[in-house]
Amino acid sequence: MGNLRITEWRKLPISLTELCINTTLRCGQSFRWRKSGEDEWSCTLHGRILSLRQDDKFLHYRAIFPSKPNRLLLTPPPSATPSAAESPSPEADDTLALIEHYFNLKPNLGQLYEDWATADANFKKKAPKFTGVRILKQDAWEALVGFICSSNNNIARISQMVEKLCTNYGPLIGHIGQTPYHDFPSASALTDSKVEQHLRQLGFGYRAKYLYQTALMVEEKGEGWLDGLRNPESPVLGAEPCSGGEFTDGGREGYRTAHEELLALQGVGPKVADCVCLMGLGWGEAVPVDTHVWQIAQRDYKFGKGKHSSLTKATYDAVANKFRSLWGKEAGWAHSVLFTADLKTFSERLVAKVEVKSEKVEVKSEEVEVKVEHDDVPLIPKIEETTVSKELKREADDERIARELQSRLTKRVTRSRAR
DNA sequence: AAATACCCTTGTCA
DNA sequence: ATGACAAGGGTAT
Repeated sequence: MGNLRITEWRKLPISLTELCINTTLRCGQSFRWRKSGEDEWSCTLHGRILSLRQDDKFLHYRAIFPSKPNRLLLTPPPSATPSAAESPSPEADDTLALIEHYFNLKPNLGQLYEDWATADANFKKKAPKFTGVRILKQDAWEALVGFICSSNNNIARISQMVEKLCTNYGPLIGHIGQTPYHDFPSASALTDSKVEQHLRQLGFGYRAKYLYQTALMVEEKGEGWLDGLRNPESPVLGAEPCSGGEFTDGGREGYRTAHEELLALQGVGPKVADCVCLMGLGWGEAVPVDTHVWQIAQRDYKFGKGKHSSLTKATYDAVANKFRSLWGKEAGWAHSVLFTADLKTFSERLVAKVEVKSEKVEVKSEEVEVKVEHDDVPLIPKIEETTVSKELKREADDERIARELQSRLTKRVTRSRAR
């Protein structure tokens, strides 16, 4: 193993309103990113370990390649010329292209937020604290598996499950410190008849069967079936985009076809199908309506009465259509911003709750004697001077303080248990 | 269309 | 400390 090629840190100029990885990587789109250091995120991607840091002006990145790149893992674009493969260090440019693709950096996010805010007063009110949320262009198979795991589940456990899938069935790419990084397993890696029972053993519950059977079906449908459902405007890395068709409130024809085809898979209902369409297949109008979005629809968009009093299939479609008519072709993207704003993980950004938390903590903090390192401080406080308004700066401080106190509490609890 | 079971982990509350 | 209980980005029958 030990023989790895590590590129130096490089940087890409980008503002936090155009991309905020601290939000985007934690809002339940991808379940594989992990903290690999102070303000550093890492994940295996396209046959390498990609590490990221971000400040107010740059996204910093580096890649760690296996010494002998596993050709099976790298699926080069059709346009890649074999002769270029041996040039001195092609990985740098390759990694930049990978980042631009994966983080979907082409659209002007500031402009999109403006468009959505103009169309919708509720978006205008909620979005300012959740800027920089981008819809990732994830691998479709990975998205499919991740969201099959998501049913009746929470983000923490989904992430654990995906990690188990990688360590048990995915190829090892390398380590950061002692931590192994495996790539995501292919469908064919999950088609062995022992997989279902093994996954149950690993704590997947009833999703074990879904994953096994879906892997069988995807393999049977053949290589390229899943990517064949992509939005042609959003092709796989390296291919040329072309038109995706005409948009209506029901979505484009290609989207509806993809959605319908996905429903044939085990463990895939309308919500999971929409997640795959949006985050794995590039259909921006896919609006996954889950319990959170259903609550948002009731609270802020007058659903929950009369004909649409419960979340039936008909109500599901009505909610999704409503958001598509409101936000347009990238409705799923706008939906993700509001979804993120509603996640408990980020509730500390809402001032009222920070105050409650601080009070609660202060009572007990008298008996806290543990000094802690700032191991979980978000990036925002560091960059506040140049980019954020005073109001936001105060909130960022509140956030940091709340987290710090909470962190102390956690350590105290751990400690008293150890006695 | 509506009702239930399904796996399992974590947090809350007597 | 311990157990009941609900909820967590739903789906299948």
